[in-house]
Amino acid sequence: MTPITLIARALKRERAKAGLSLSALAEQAGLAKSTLSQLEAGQGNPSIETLWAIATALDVPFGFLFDTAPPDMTLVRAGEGTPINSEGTDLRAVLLSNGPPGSRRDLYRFDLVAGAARDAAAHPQGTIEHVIVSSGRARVGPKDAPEELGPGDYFRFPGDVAHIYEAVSERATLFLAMEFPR
Amino acid sequence: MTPITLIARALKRERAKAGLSLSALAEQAGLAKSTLSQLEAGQGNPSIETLWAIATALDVPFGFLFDTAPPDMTLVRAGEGTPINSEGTDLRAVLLSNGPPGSRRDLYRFDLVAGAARDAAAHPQGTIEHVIVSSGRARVGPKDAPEELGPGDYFRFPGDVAHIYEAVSERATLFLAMEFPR
DNA sequence: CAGAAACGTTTGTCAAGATGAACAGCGGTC
DNA sequence: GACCGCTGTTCATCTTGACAAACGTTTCTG
Repeated sequence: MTPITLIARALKRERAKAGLSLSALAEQAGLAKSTLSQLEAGQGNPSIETLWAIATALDVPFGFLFDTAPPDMTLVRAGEGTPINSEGTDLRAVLLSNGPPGSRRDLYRFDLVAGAARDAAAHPQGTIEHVIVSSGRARVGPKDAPEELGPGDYFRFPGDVAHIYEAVSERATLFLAMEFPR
Repeated sequence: MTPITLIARALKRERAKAGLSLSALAEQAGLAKSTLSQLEAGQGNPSIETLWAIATALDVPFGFLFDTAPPDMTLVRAGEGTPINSEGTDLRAVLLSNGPPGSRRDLYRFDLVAGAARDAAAHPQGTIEHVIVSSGRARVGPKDAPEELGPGDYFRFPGDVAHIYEAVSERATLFLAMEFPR
C-alpha cells in the first residue's frame, strides 16, 4: 500500500469528521485548497511541512496517515486474561497486540507475593517497559539498577536488558505496559 | 519545534544505531545520498515518499521522526506527575508524550472519590483507552455503554466518543493508558 | 428566475526537492 | 609516496510539489 493512498483516505475521513470544507481547511492550515484537493484525489507526494500543517489544523496525531480501522471494545474481568505464571507470581496479560502494523503494546497485570521475584531476560532491542505500582512495594528495573517503588509510583526503563520484578512487601500488584519496537 | 529539526536528529540517531553509512542507507532506500546528507543537516523539506523509503530501509516505525529522545529511564513518584484535576477527581499524568502531531501514548493514575464523575469529550479518531482498576469500583466507558469495573478488571474502549469515569464505591483508583493512533 | 456564495476541480507558473557527478577528508595497503 | 576504498559534502540539472487564478457545479437567498 502506497502512503499516498492511505493519506488520501485518512484526509477525507478526518476532514469530514471535522466538518471542514476544503477552503476552510486550506485557510486554517495555511495551504492552497488545490493542494488539498489533489491529495484527497490520491495524487502527488506531499512534503512533511504540508502534512504537518494539515495534521496540526485538524488536530490529529501525525500518524493519522495510517488509515486506522475503528477500534472495538474489550473487557477482561479480574482473574481472566492469559496467565503467564511462575513461582509466587501471577503475570496476566490483558491485552496482547495482534501483529502489525505499528509498534506492539502489551498490557499486563502483575501480582507478586511474599518476596517472590521474577527475572526477565532481555526483550528485543528497543523494548520499553512502563510500570505503575497498584499496591504494595516492589523492586523493579534493570538488574544492575532497580528502583524500589510504592503505590502509585511510575517507572519507565529499557526492556532490552535483563531486568527484575521483586516484591518487597507482603504482596505487590503492578500494572505493566510493554512497548515493543516495530 | 520545526519538523525538519526533529527529523535531522532522529535520522542521525537511527542511522548510527543501525550502523549504516550514508551511501549504504541511500542504496538500501533507493535515494540519493546527497538527499540524506541534506536531511541530516536539517535542510530541506522531504516528501513522504522519501521519508517512507527511509523509515522502511531503517526498519523503524514511521513516527521515528519525532525525535523520541530516549530518556532511557523515568521515575515518577506517587503524588508527583502533572495533575489534571476537576471536582472530586485526581487525574495525574505520569507519562505525557510531547506534542502533537506524533505517535502518542500517555499513562495516567486516576483517583475518583465518592461518586464523583468525570466526563471526557471525544479524543481524536482512532484513540483507544485502556483502563485497569486498582481499587474500588467504577463505571467506565462510552457514555452510552459504560461498564462497572472492580479491582483487577481491564477494559478497553474507543476514546473517540464521549465517555465517562464515575466512582461507584467510596473511592476508586484507576490506571489509564491512552493510546493515540499512529 | 437571477444572483451570490459556497463547494471541489483543473491549469499554468514558480519555487524547491531529488538527483548524480564531482569534490575534499580519512584510514589502510602495497 | 601513490593508490585505493570509504566517508560525507557541495553543486548544476531536472523534476515536481505548492500555489493562485480561473473553471464548472451545486445550494441558498432575495
